[in-house]
Amino acid sequence: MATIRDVAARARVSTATVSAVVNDSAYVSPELRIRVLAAISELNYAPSQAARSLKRGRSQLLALVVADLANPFFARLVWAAEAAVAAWGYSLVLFNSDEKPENERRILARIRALSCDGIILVPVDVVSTQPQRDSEGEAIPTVLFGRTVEGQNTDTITIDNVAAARQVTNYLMDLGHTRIGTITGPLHLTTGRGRLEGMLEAMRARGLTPAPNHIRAGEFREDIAYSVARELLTQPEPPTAIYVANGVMALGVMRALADLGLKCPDDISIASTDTIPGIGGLRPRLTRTEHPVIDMTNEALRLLVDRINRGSRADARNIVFQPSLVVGESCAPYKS
Amino acid sequence: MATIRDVAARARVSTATVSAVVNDSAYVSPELRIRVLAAISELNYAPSQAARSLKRGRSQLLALVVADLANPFFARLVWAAEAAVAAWGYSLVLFNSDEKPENERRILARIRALSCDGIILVPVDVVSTQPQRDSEGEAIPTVLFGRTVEGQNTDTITIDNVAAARQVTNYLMDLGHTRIGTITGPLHLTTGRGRLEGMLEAMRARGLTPAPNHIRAGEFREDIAYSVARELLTQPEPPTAIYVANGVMALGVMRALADLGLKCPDDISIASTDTIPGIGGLRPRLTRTEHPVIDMTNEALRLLVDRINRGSRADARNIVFQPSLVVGESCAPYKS
DNA sequence: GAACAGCAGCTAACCGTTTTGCTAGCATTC
DNA sequence: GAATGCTAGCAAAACGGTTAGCTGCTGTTC
Repeated sequence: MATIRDVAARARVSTATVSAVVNDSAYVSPELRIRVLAAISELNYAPSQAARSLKRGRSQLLALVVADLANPFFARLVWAAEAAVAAWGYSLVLFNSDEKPENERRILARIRALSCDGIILVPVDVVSTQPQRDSEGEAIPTVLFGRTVEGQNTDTITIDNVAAARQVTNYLMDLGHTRIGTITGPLHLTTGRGRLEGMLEAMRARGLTPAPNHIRAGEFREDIAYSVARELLTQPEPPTAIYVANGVMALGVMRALADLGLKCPDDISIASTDTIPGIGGLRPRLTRTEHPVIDMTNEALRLLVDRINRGSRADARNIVFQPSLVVGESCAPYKS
Repeated sequence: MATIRDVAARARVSTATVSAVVNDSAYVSPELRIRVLAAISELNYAPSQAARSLKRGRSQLLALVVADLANPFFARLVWAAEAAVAAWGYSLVLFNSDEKPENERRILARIRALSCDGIILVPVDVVSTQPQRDSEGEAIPTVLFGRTVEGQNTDTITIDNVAAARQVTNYLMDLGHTRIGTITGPLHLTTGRGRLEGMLEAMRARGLTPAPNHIRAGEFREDIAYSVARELLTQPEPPTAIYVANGVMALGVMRALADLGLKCPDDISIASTDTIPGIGGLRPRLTRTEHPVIDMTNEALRLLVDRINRGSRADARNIVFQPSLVVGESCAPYKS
């Protein structure tokens, strides 16, 4: 397509003037402006982003690295992020680390090569929090999303996992349940660890302790939660209520119940932190916490764009969002 | 970060030699190669993608434009596409047109400015099929996904919508249903139109016609399908089976049933074309067609990369995938 | 009316690669 | 030993923008 030189020639001005018109970066007389704009539209000119990036050192690209694209929670994040990124005038480059540290490393190298202006990262690995350096040795502005890792000095957007688990557990205890089991996420993740801690803390506060074999790891995956739930419910003294650490796993648990012929909430109460969009239509409605993904995403972008524009001088900001408990019909009072 | 000049200086060679090593594009003696590689790793050098794009005219970026990111079908496409794009050595730039032609136009302009090497497009608008010209006036290689539009001359990947609807409808009729209703998608889309046609065709083949007020438009949206289903089922002579045109709407219909106190499949049979991943865990399992999104995505990328490398000489290829019927428990034989 | 300030618009250097000649050194051939 | 052929490696010219710095015109001031 046409270059800035073609436009300049056709409008009988210099390339500097065309650039000034395109970027509105200097005064141009109305007469010349009109000639330039006419030439632009006649030649169907659009500035080359590659040339711009090279000269400006900014690419107008923001990277989003999610840990598991197949998880509806992150799918929702992608949806919200695409809109927010576009609203700020950037384009979104999407990556999926699939919970694998080696993928994450490869992706971060790629992001650096693309000279993305900023990164929203759902971290898998501690390594990833070492800030990524750009072509001038500056750290690429990064916001960690949803999870954090030890000793980072980066902006973070998280949910209060401990509080979420506490709310759900308290709700189950308020219904009279004492034999509560849980299917947790991976404990090397802050989301997994925090949610387990919150549950244990809430029970401890009422003098309760879950049986060791009522605490199971579910990897945040539907299929694993399914088989773990089957095990959990077929043992001699099964729990009367299960707290499930995320929405995808809750779906797996529901499937296990159906296959075991158990009725929810009559035979067992189920509640979770986090949910799946669209699941709202199915019965019984799940009692769960809702996490404000859209607000969290918008805030992440505000932080990121702010850091891009202001430089990375400011101290890291850690913003914690509060979940809200939504009561469905998946829990019933304890009956002995 | 370090530039190719820094590397060249440190290895005491020219930039051309460094480039030759990095791209493996010319013979370099083992001795120099070692010096260059050492310098690269000492300086932690990575070539600037911006400079490369500018010089080569290729950006290693592929654009994916989906019509509705909130729809799980497209979320799945995004997931599959990210993996496939990475496997081919590209990065994925994601856009959501949100079913709005004006968004689509803005996005395509942006894609051109970014000089993306190829586009996978779920088209909303007829306009979008006019091929997008790149900086040399060449059409940017494009594959239309899922939907087509009149008179295009582009590669397409689609599902056989008519066959999908026919299969589902025949299944319902085989169970003895004759009063079959449907909730369709938007009829300006080939997916919406094709599925309605397939249903009508199948019924016509057995001498049946649906009552006009049993054919309703649901916009492929959960909430609309919910209210349309309520209307459909509360009229004097409701259908005994409903064919729903996609998975999201099927969820809305199920929600309507629950709220109306109707039992599926005892009171009414439900079946759909297309489904939602993860819904498999819920009861009753939906009778529906499954669409091979992953295969379709991989094929789309094969086509796209092929066209990028070979140039756009070849004729447009239109590949149609076949859906498969998966029988759940959401349909029962007709009882008068 | 000379000196000068202000400013619209231009020229040209630069961003970091790739790639096209070209050079120089060596081996081969008669 | 001169002519020739080969080829490893180099210098320099793009690619298409942005922008610092300059030019030359107009208008103001004493």
